[in-house]
Amino acid sequence: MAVRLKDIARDLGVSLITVSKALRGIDDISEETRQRVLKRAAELDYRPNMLARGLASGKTFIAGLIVPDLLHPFFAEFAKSLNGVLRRSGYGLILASSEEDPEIEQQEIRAVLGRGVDALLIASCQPTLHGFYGVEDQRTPFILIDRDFPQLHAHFVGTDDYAAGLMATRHLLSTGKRRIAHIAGPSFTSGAERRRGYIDALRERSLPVRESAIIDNPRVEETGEEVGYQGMRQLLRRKTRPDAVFCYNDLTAIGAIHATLEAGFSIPDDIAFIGCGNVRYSDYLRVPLSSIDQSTGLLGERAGKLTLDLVKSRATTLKQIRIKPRLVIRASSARPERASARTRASAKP
Amino acid sequence: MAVRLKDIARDLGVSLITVSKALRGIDDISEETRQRVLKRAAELDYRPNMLARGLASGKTFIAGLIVPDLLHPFFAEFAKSLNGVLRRSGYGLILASSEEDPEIEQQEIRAVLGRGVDALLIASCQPTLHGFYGVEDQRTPFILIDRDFPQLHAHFVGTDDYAAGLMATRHLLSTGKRRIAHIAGPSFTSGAERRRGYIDALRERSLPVRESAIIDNPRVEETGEEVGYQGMRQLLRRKTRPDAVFCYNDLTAIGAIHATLEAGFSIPDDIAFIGCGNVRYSDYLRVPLSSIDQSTGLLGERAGKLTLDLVKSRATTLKQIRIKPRLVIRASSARPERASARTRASAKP
DNA sequence: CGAGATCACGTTACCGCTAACGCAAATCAA
DNA sequence: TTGATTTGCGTTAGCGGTAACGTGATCTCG
Repeated sequence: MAVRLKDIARDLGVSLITVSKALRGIDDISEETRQRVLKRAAELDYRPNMLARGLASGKTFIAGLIVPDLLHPFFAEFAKSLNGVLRRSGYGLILASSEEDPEIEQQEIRAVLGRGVDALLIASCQPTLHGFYGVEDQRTPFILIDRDFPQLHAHFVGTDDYAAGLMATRHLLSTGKRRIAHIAGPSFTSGAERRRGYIDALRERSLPVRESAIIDNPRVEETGEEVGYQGMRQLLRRKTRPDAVFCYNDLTAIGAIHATLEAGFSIPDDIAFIGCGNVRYSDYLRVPLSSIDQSTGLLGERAGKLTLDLVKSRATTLKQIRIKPRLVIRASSARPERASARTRASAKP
Repeated sequence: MAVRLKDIARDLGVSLITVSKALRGIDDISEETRQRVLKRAAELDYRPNMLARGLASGKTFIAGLIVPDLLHPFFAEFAKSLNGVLRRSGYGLILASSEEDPEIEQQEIRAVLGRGVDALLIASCQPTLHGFYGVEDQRTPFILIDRDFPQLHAHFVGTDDYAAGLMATRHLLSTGKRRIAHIAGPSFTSGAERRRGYIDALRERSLPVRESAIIDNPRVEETGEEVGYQGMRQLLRRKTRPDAVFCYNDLTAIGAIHATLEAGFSIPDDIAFIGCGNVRYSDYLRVPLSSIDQSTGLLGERAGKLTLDLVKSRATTLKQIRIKPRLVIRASSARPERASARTRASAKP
């Protein structure tokens, strides 16, 4: 059996509670006693039983994170970064993947709450608000990640997707393109906001916003490449071909580029592309892909800090954190000579 | 406050323990009572408090997974797959990333064990066995993932890396290449075994194994591209240039290919490449990358099943699961016309 | 018909830890 | 000196479950 407080107490001839206090650094114990306790605890390699501690104190020092897909680099990087912040404060992370299935997500939310996490972070794939029954009335603080549900009045940490859409489209416009299409994402806020940014960027220039230039896709995350490929084939069949495409994410863009090259067009001269997410390999693709960087690591850090704030104090004010994205220009939207000046940071908010 | 067994018991006028038994399906309760309990539990949306259950029963229904890097597609996919298997059996997964730092790994092992996981899965980055102090003597069953420590006599689930090295090198040989170099991985078993496979494949053909044709790298995981890039530049400076390179993993290969194209060589005619891992984007790279697929999803499933076996019964027999890898040929090692027959599965053991 | 078996449910004692007091001795103020 | 405060440690009572036994009633069967 593992070492318990009781064992240390017996060895030292003090009471169990004294040991507990000494180890937790409660200012109620003489320095000498504390040192004796610490010494003995180290000798015995004492590890507090977090279950017991959690049960007694009502805090588990665990946060829960539910993501739609761990394989998606965005969520993987987010989880990694979040984990780092939490670890440094002694917090653990319990992770669940909903596989983009609202049902599974519900299950996982129940399961994770049952495990008594101190806070819950959810990148939800619920199509409607309805699915949040059971989280709202809970006392466990929760934070929405990446996909917001404005009606929910919940804490939120994510990308400024409207800015991303605006930025991407403005960039394509700045290269002289005018017939800009959009392969859109799912109807979560992330997809909707990027789309809104796209539309507003066109309006700024008084360019027509054609519904036929927007390809809608309910589910993009899992099969982005295929969706991009099929979407692009549709666009190429239109009488007026686009001369640039803003894709919801990088995977979609990769698929779209594939379809474009297959059809014999040149990139970026005939058609330029920009994605979103700035995946690790963007530089090494057949056509290095321009993209909008979401500063995912920073997102994870911010979410971690907010989590710690929430569990420590009852910070009731609603936090809505939206990180400004960054434009990264590569060959898919710029002629080689221009692409040499690779990265251009946007102004900070 | 959340609903407790006590609340249900009070409502129904039975004792707490009756409710507990009814919910756990213990065959000691009349069907009628059980139904009443189930009904009321559903109405109140009862969720068992896993902390209390864990404390009382000694089982937490949580497994711990410690990986060096969540961002690495291999570990992300493994975690995803493992999580799926565990979820279907009501098990949770607590995740920790060691950031490839043995110290952090140690901390995390302690932390995760303190949380009372029923089993621990570790893809370790310990350079020596020494770091496992504290895991071995523990009663918690543990499984090594991907990187084996043969001296430890622990359960292991991973790729057959020797076969991977053999397969990759044989493939390059089969395309007529003879001066085959190797950009090797870290000195864990995964790296060492792939290297051994490489060497044996050359020996089979009685080809010389030159130390100068092997580039060693202590830490490849995080900065694979850079390591591959620098390693390849070294190789290109040698008097006898290689005509093919087997890279420890895909990221390394991507970097190496970059260096090669930059130096003005053509792929695969001047120099062919093969990586290992078969990352998602391999098809869409500047030069589509031949690779060894590790069937990561399958690995996760196997690890999940082994975990469940271990926590359920005291399966004492040592399990060593090594999944046979699969060769995937793309343009980096084959002329376009041959590359059309894209995927070729290896013989099953 | 009575003794053991079976059924359906209850009591008790923890699991390891913490919150919230309790309390004696030492220190301090007046 | 004396009451009030501080210091340092201990007691008690759970947290929400589960394990391991009770226990009283009904059933079974020679």
